Amino acid sequence: MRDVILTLDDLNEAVAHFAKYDEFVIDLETVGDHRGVPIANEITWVALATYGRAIVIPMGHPNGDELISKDTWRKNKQTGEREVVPAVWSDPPRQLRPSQVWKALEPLLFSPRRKIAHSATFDLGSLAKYYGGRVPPRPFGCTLVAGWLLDENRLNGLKNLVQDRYRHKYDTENVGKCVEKHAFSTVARYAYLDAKYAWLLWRTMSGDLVEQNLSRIMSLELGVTECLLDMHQTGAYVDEDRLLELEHELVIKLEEIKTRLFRAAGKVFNVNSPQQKQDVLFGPKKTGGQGLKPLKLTDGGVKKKRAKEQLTYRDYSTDAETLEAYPENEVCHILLEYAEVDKLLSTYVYGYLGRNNQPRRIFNGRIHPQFKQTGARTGRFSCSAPNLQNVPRPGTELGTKVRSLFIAPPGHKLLVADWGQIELRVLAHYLGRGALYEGFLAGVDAHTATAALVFGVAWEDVTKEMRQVAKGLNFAIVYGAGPETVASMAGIPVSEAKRIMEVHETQFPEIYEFKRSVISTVRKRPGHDLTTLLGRKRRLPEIAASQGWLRGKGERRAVNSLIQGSSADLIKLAMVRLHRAVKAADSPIRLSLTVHDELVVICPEDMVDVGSKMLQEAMIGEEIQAWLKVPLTADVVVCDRWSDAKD
DNA sequence: CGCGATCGCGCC
DNA sequence: AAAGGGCGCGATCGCG
Repeated sequence: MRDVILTLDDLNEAVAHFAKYDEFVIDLETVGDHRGVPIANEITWVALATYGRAIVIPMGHPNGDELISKDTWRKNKQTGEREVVPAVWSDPPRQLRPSQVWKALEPLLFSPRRKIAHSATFDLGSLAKYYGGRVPPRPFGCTLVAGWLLDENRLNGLKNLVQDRYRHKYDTENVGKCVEKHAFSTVARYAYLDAKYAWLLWRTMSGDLVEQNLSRIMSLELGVTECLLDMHQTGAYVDEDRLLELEHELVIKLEEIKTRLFRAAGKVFNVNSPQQKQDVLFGPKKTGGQGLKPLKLTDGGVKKKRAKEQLTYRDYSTDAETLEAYPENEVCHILLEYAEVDKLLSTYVYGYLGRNNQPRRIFNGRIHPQFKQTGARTGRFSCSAPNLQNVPRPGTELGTKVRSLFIAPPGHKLLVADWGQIELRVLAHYLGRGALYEGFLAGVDAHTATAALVFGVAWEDVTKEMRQVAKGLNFAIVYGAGPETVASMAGIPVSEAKRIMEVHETQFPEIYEFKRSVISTVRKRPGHDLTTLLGRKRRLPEIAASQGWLRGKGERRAVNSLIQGSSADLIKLAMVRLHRAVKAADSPIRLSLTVHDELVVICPEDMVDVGSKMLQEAMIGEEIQAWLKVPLTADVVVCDRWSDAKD
């Protein structure tokens, strides 16, 4: 019996052992520019673990165990640039070919056995490309998700969990980050321990989840895992022709803006450097600066002030809010123009195309973002490589152009659905009484209803401005913002914001009672934790801190986490429901994106009616509505480009 | 050179 | 009296 599998006989013998059990761990080592991206990475090691056995299967590791010469640098005589001369290793042992390994593992991977990984979305998603895009079927297990549900505040990396639970540090060299730079035996031991420990963790965490009443939310999350695996394969379609046109347009625009900027400033400087911007804006006129008064401290500046250190203009912000305070200053005006174009060009256009030596994010006309179900402590998804949860909205012309890059493939439409005011509805559900709650029951617009009460006018006399102020107010409640934030959001004086907030408190007393009650409940709980609608926990030890500012943060987080976290629960449930319905109907519609309260679906043109119904049913059907005392609404828009789905 | 901190900003 | 909650990413800059 061997742990390191180098022959077909050994592999078949090992597979026979694994086939005796109904669950196993799988862990992969990946290489290549896209090693972190399941759709595009390359697997060079597979490790498996189950009852009584763990194995590693190398299938293309380049190194033996003897390091003959290390990495060195040399100067290229022609270009003068430094080049790396890669390390030389002894030959590795003869390994199985990937095709042999994938064939032998297929009966395990595509069986109803439970496949467990430390990030099932990553490992199982990475396998799909070797099986024609087929993702292994449920059931799954995931020690990352389990660890995160058990404690969202700790580092839930495999190494951290093993160190915490077993006091064993087996990866001081960070082997997994770059396996191809390590000796064969080093990687073999590393991969073996990864799989072995993931197995041990799964066994113990499963019990912990039951004990801590987290089994139900874990089941939901494993449904999410299943859904995310298919979403990653689907991705989002991009109009690459338009993307290249937009790149051209923005590059030219940026050059033109820079020319004007340097002429207005009277000098050339690095526009992306906050330091140089401070010199230009706040420096005295005699040294060629604009001599403007700094207004707002940076975060670093606030820290220095708190520490009672000496402040200079280097501690003041050059952000958009500051620049907008000087509308008549030409330099400020042009800097604002520059910022918008530069942001869109570098983050979105260059980001997707992989300019400046970054990895390209488009594969066969599609972007495959990684939605991370453990990405946010509240329970929300985060999204990366690239982040498609912060694509500009169709507010400005350029913003519209960026969002319009996301399209339906030929013969298809996008179905874009979002919930109306989900967070306020969750809040109203928890209140169970009062104007907000009654308003939602009566089907009136929440911001308008708030404005009517705060300004003491009839519902039909609420102006746009009043509604805007009320909207800011409602955000402030959920986020725990102060009068200054409300004032700047609504474009009114701080004194006015204070007055309005006081009126708000008299008109909506139950909201303030609810907030106080959430905070005091969390503070009294031994774990300083709260539980969301569907049973997710958030632990907030800082709510008992001695420093006032930290305690305040904990209090705002408590209120926000209950609302944001419950909304996250609901969209996860909606996604699982949609995924389940699609599978049951063997429907060709595919979930593409999830953006907190919005789902984007790809649907064949001739099925948009049934597709829209399925989507709507997934988001506001009985099983969802049963969780809330107030009704939910979901709008579905059928369109060709994401930008066409405006509110 | 790589890394982390900082600033700034896109979204809900 | 005063307090924005949650993310990811690009560019710069200082450090080892």
